[in-house]
Amino acid sequence: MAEAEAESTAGVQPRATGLRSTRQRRAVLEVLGRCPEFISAQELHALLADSGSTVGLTTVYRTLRELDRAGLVDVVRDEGGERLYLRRPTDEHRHYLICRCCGRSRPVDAEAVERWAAGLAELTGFAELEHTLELSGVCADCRQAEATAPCRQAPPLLAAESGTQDGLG
Amino acid sequence: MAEAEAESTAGVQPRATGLRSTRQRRAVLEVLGRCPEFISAQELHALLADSGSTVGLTTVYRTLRELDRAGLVDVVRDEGGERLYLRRPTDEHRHYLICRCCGRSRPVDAEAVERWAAGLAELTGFAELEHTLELSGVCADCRQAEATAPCRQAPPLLAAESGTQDGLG
DNA sequence: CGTCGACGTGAAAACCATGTTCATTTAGCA
DNA sequence: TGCTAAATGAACATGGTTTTCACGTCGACG
Ligand SMILES: [Mn+2]
Ligand SMILES: [Mn+2]
Ligand SMILES: [Zn+2]
Ligand SMILES: [Zn+2]
Repeated sequence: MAEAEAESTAGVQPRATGLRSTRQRRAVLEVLGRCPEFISAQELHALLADSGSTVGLTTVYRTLRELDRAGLVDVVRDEGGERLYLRRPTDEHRHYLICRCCGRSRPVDAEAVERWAAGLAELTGFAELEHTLELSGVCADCRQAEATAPCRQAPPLLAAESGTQDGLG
Repeated sequence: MAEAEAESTAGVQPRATGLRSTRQRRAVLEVLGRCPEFISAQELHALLADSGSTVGLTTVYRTLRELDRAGLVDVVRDEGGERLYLRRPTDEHRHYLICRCCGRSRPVDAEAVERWAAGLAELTGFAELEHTLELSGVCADCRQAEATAPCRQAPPLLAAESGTQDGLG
């Protein structure tokens, strides 16, 4: 099941991050790229194991931290404070509305909030303003299902094969 | 040094929370009420020890959780995910802008964001919408001091004696 | 192609905030 | 004053994340 690592380092160099291209990082990035919703480091570690790649949990944590620093993933914290990651398609700052039930997420247009936050700087005298904005709710699908079971929709898992843009190099 | 618990249960019953009035809870509430900025459970535990009260760390955690449920404190999470608490003066939903340097906070008027968030429900089909909005920056004071030391302003600690409104009963 | 040093890896252990257990104490009410 | 449900806290458990450190490997340079 050890997937052919044939593609070597072809076309690898989109956003130079200063990170070496290792088997583990390629695997993390590949699996993460197929993940349609936010997942935790541990879930990702399990997915990697399923997919045949052997990557230590330590490395998964480290890699996700690097990807965060490099701006290649979006990070949110669930209610328990656990960090969840999603491969970021664009390099824009984004916010998400996440279903507390099934975990499905959708980006929201928070331009209004961004402008409001920007205005806060002058208004308060604070500099280097940062903000976190996390939105959650119960999606329409889950609301229906909720009548029956107490909300345990199977979260989606992996999607089809992705491109070769991996962000390393 | 064991402060005279003279005031007994005088004037205790502002917002009925269903919580019993114990020595420990009174102490937590009293010290927390004198805390001008967000603090962690552990910091509060230390402050309690300093002030002569003996309250178990477990009880501090439990009490803060109850106070949160009862709406008597505001809670934020710092960058490490640690929960920080602040005695809430009013019972309104609030957001804060906190200095990453000294920890000083100020409530901000986020009405615009509240309205925007409310509109999201119809727009997305999600129900039971919740949001967290946390703002941080570097306050004017710290910005000045930053030129010298690498930002380690002494965070303020306890303030003077507070009133007798403790929220128990 | 080889060499080599900086960077990356991972098993084990440490960390650390927070929760749970359970025997003991206590608040509040009749 | 007694009674009982609630509260307390020391010890222990939990779980996500980081640190350690011995070993592997990426990739630049010759
Ligand atoms: Mn934003
Ligand atoms: Mn709000
Ligand atoms: Zn859902
Ligand atoms: Zn400051």
